[in-house]
Amino acid sequence: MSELYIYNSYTREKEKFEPITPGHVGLYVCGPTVSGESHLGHARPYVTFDVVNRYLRHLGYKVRYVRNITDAGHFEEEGREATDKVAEKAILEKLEPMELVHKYTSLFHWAMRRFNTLEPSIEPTATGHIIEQIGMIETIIAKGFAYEVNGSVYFDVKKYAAEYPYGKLSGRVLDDLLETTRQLDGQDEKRDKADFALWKKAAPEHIMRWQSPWGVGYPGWHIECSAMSSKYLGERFDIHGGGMDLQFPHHESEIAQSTIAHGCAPVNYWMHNNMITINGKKMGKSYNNVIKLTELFSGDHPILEQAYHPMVIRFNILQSHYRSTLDFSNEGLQASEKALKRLWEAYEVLQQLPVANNDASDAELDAKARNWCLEAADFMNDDFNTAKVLANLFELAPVINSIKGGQIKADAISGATLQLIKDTFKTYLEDIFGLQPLKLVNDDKIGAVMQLVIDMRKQARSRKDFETSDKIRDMLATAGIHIKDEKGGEMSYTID
RNA sequence: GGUACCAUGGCCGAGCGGUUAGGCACCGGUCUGCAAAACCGUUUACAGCAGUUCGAAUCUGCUUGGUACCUCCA
Repeated sequence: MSELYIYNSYTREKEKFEPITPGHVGLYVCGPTVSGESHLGHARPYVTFDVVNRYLRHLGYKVRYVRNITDAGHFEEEGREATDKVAEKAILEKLEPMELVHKYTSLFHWAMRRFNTLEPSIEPTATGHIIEQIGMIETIIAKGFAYEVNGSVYFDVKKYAAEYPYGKLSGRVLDDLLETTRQLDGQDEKRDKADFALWKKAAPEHIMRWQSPWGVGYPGWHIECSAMSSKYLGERFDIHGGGMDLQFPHHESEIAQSTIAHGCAPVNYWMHNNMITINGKKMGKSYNNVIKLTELFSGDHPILEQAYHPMVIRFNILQSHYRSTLDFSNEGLQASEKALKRLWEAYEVLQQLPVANNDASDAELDAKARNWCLEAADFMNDDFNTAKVLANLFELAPVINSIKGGQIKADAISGATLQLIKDTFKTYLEDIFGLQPLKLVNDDKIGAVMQLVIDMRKQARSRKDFETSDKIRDMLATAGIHIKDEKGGEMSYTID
């Protein structure tokens, strides 16, 4: 079996994964800012890193997965005013800041459950770690890489860049940044335009505020991830993930802060997922093309032709590689919906196939099938190539269906190979990709009714009363239940 | 303006020098009372122009088009 290679954004190369502590992995992923509803774009990193988390566990690692909740201090500097997004939105919605944060945190968790993502091991909040953040800022000041002005604290990027490779992660040259950074007013406090805030003084009307050695204020955005990741994963940990748009300035700043505070670079492997686009444009508040997850699930949005099941979105994301942009389209999601249904039905058929103790009568097919299964691990080890794994499962689907349908003899592949196929589907579809059937039809009462209806239709057909049998089929179809006539007179059904 | 990245068949999407990726759609066929499903088969590709190579979607250069980051952003 091959070994896991991960594309490291920091070195821009695929590197063999070697954890700091054998058998253990520390994984940190930048979580949402809960000042508003999550949108389609958020689905990508959390699904992507859910699969990373699941795969690492599958490989036998004990994973500590930390994903933060940004619930404070996330300010932007548009024009002169530094504003706190949470505070701003709280005023807008006439809610207490914590009330607002709680609302959107709950909504985020609900969406994550619908996507069938595993819960992180720890989900720390920024407001719960003000003390840690202040402590870290003090250390950075003490080491001479931050300075206080009027109750705010800034990181001295120029001084840092003189000794460390600032900009390496995001491929940036400090001089270029200095020249091209947009001209903003009110930045007089900073010694340099490239400096970023570690702590910001709170204006009197600012509701999110904490006492600090520099007066009343609130923390900068970047410092929370550094403080919380080091607290729970150590000063140096294995994998840090997030969206590509966070590379600069967020992750670049994290590296700088942590390097000074702890004397070492914080992360061994940086992973960045690419963006989801809509009509070729990145989805984002700035573009006014945001589709919220609630809208996606309900279909209630002008761009949407229908509602999309969370599993369809999850599947769609897994059909592309996480480092490619993924363009959203109704056609794409509808194709994914059909594909997922077909694959899952093949999986259900597969589970019904009896495993015998036979040798393969078709050695060539047997070898092919075996190879499709075994390749899956290689594909995952090659920087989590979920798309290729799915392609292989789709290669196996006709084999499975043909064994059931009789186009391929039951003993064409060996019992051992059939068992391998079963294990492969279970492992990848359910355990690693975290997929689920679109509809659970294990309702006993519906099952009993359907058994009755099917019996009646079988009887009608046996006496060639096609009028009745077609009526049953049509009416069920209208209700969203589809009857399939199997070979040999058996019937099965699916529910939309 | 600076810095990256990307251009694959009707649509989506793998692909990292030589082998049919795959999905969806379309078309033909098998099966079926009919239909659906399933199965089999077929058809459309690598933005353009040069170059390297025995061989290029895959490497190099140029051209064109697009996107992202440089400001909050998944």
